[in-house]
Amino acid sequence: VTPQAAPAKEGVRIGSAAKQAGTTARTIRYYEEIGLLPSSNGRAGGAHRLYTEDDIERVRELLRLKNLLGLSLDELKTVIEAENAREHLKARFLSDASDEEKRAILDKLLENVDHQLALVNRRRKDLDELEADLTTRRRRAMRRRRELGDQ
Amino acid sequence: VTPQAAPAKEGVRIGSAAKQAGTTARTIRYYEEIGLLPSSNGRAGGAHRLYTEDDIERVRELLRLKNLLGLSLDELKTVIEAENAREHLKARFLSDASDEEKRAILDKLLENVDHQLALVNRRRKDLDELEADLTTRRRRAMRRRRELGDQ
DNA sequence: TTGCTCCTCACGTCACGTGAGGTGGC
DNA sequence: TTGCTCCTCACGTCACGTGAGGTGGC
Repeated sequence: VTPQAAPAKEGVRIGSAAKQAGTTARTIRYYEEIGLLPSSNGRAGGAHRLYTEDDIERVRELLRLKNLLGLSLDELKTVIEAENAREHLKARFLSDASDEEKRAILDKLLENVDHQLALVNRRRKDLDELEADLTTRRRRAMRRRRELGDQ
Repeated sequence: VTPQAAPAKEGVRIGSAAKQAGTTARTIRYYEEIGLLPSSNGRAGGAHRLYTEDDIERVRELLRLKNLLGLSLDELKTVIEAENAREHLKARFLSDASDEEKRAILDKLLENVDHQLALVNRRRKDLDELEADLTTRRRRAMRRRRELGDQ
């Protein structure tokens, strides 16, 4: 970053961000409205929103948890808190924090990840059951189909 | 069934049915309203709805597909059509149908089951990715946690 | 300058939740 | 007869979809 570099507006606009995250602009605006996503960095009223790769990754993550685990947007807010803690650690904002604080953050983060892993395993079990039932049905239909002969 | 047996009203009421299916009475009424479930057998206006074990199983199946595969109620109507065909076969209502008709029904049923299986596999793949990511995060947090020492 | 995408209301929709007021069956 | 559950409206809510009318940036 050279000294004369202007405070370049970084990031893509909402349409591109939405497409990359696999959703719509309206959804991103709505998530911002209810506080699930931060209001785009110091944006003036009426100005265009800009999103970095990290922002987009965050939207993807939210959608994944919502769709795969069936979490409500309200439940996702809890997840977001843990994500925020993770960002803090990652950016070393807390490198001057006490070990006790770091431990507390890591413990909360671990608790959250473990909770999500438990949900994942439950879902997988349910999916396994569904697949077993479908496979049984398929086998039966195939047998009956064969008894009728070809075409 | 003895001759003097009254035309006993069979089945449980909506509250019990909903609990057994893992949902609410309102949901069952709503599904009936939009035509996802048949209007309870010749029910007079204002009378109580009654549900058999088969009815309840059907509700469970709908909820499972909706929640696990993320299908809309509109998409579930397509599934229901195939389910209806299955019921016809099961009850042998079509034992006097031509082989051609039977083949057509079975083929449609197989197509539907295969479609659902494809969705199941896609979901499982997505779940696997999510789990991998969560596990990686967990490992990293655990390592950092250890570096800080106990308690 | 012309398109295109963006902006903010604001009403519509899907899948129910939640009373309000009344009726039915063990 | 007393509870309890059921009934039908009908309005509320969550998570967006969908224009309506206007402004901004390559």
